Amino acid sequence: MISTRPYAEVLARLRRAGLRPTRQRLALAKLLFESGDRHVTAEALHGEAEAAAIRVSLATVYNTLHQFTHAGLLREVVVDAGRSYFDTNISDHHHFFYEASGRLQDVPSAEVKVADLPAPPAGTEVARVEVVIRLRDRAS
Amino acid sequence: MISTRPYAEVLARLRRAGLRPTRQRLALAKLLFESGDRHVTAEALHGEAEAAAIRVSLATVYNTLHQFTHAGLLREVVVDAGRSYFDTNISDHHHFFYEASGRLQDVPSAEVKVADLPAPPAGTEVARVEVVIRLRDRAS
DNA sequence: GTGTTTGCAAAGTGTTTGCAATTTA
DNA sequence: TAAATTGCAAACACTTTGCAAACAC
Repeated sequence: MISTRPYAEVLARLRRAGLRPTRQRLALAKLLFESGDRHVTAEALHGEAEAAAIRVSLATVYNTLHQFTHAGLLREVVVDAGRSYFDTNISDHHHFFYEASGRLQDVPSAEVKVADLPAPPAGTEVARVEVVIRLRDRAS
Repeated sequence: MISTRPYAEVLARLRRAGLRPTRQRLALAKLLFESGDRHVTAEALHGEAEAAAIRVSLATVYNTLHQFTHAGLLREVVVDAGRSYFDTNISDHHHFFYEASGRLQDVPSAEVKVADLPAPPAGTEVARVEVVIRLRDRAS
């Protein structure tokens, strides 16, 4: 019964979000949420699913990622034009972006101090402040 | 001769960047650099050129934007998956991003204090730190 | 059963590329 | 004239959509 608990957790998570726990959603949720903080693209997640012998179409992976994002289970991170990253860490934090490899890494918000933000223009409010630290390979 | 000076400036700018001042590059450079800080997409700039009766293909607009970026005349800003913005302000600064309209607005770096950055991982160096303040319309 | 979800394939975006024709120096 | 640049159209990568079949409750 060791595997029952995580399964139940993932299931409850979907139920709470009002999403039917279909075979595909459960499988993708397990891939996403059962191994620490992750940053995935739709293609990459689809690849993982295939490797795990889970039959899901790429279209469903896209749909699912967006549903999870709207439900607050994921956060979309924009660092690369033409590629969407989804982050399983939905708490307040920032990112290292390795330009060479396209990899993304969390930076706890405690490790960056952002202060003196200008007030949002009239009629708007701050949805989020994103800090991306772009890294390149060091010229040796 | 009033229009000679800006023309000469734009010309010199291209020459300095090692880019032949072709009709298309001159026209695009004038659109970009002769009216304060701007944030454009390729499509938008192409539209402006058309409106100004300048014959340029969209492919050339893309090529030119990238050449200008490599030459250090522009900076590419990533805020929206699937759309590239180019910023004529190449000094150190950050951005407001109006999610509703897709508009981008400069925030002088003096108005944001970013401190306590974690050290870049071994073998890498910081290429740039980008702060994007995402704005949504305020729920009234 | 009924409404939701899935998968496929087609359509859509925004961007890049190959190459002949044109332009610049 | 030689080399760089342009425009076109085709190719691309990634994402979304329409709709019939499959599934969850």
